[in-house]
Amino acid sequence: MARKAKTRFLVLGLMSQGPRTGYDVAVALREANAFFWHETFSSIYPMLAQLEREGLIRAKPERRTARKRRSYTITARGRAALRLWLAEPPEPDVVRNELLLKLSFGDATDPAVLAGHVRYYLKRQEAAMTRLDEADSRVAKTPASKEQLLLWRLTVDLGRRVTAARLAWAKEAAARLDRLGG
Amino acid sequence: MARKAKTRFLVLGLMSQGPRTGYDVAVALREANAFFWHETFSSIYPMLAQLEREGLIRAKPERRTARKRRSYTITARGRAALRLWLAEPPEPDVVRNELLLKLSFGDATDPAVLAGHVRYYLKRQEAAMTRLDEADSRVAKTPASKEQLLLWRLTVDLGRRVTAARLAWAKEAAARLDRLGG
DNA sequence: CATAGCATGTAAACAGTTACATGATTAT
DNA sequence: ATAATCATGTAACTGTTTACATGCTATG
Repeated sequence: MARKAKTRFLVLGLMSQGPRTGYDVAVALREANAFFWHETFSSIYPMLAQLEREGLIRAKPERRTARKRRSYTITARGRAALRLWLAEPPEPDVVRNELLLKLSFGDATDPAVLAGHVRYYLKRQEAAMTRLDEADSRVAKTPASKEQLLLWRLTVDLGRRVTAARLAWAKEAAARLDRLGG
Repeated sequence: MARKAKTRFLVLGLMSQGPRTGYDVAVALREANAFFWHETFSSIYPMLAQLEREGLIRAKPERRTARKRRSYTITARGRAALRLWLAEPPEPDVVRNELLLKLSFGDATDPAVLAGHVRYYLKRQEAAMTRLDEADSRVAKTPASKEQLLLWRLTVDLGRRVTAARLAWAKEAAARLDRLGG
């Protein structure tokens, strides 16, 4: 996927909220941000090194004793780069729904197989909804500016609405595929 | 994106519905399948060559005169490969919502900028809904088996529900961001 | 004292994109 | 004639993934 590199802005964005280690970024990716952004663990560290070379983030003056937990802070230039990116209109995201791809070619297989896929999808959406609820209550008790709070709420809200739509669809679709199978 | 290659199954799947040229595949990608699958034009032709080498598709015996429009047909082995893939549970899709990424870091910029992004998103969703309506009426007048018809309807239906959810969210989000800005 | 989680990285491979290139056919 | 669309490809690049590697720290 040779589009514009966005990993850098994920890192920069998180660091604009305070100093972070690579691990912090990875954890955020697993928890809070998981429902709208995916990145693999090992793509973080090379990016950290690169951003430091470019002067967009800076590692805190290391006390040599504790070799672990390299915490980075965003620089003024880093903040400027982030603002610039934030101002650009977001490009349409690359859409790839493997379930629908299989469904649309489903003629070549058994309806029961497809119903199974849909039920698996349903389960994942239920799990996603649970994580969204958790994210929501985390937001509720995080001290932050009025603006930041609204932004997080909006983010979670889109996740919820879309997940709810998928859930409703999956329930109906599974039932309809059952009827087709006999 | 070094996950399992799926372009091959897109091609194989479309060819399971009848002979297709590379261009046909590209057009399908632009029209019918655009709302759930993206692929660039030029990734099709190399895949065609590869699938032929692997014996999963076969170019129709070419009459040497008309050098253009190489039409391919799926082979028995191709059909088997497709069925195998269809039986595997779909992997969760990689999620990357750039709008939400910007929104969640929006603290570092002006609310009006974000409202603009949301309105742009709204417009894209409206356009998507129009295309889904078109896809729906195309499905309605395509002769196909009862099963195939249901599958296409289900596919479009998920697209619609999700798009509707996004639309509703975007309207509310834009209004809320306006209020924040002043 | 073992195991789970914390924490940081490197190297190779690859899927898919971007940019480039070419020519036929059809409609205005 | 001109433009748009049809139609097929190649080459280079690159962002991201996969797999590998290492060692500390807290807890039961």
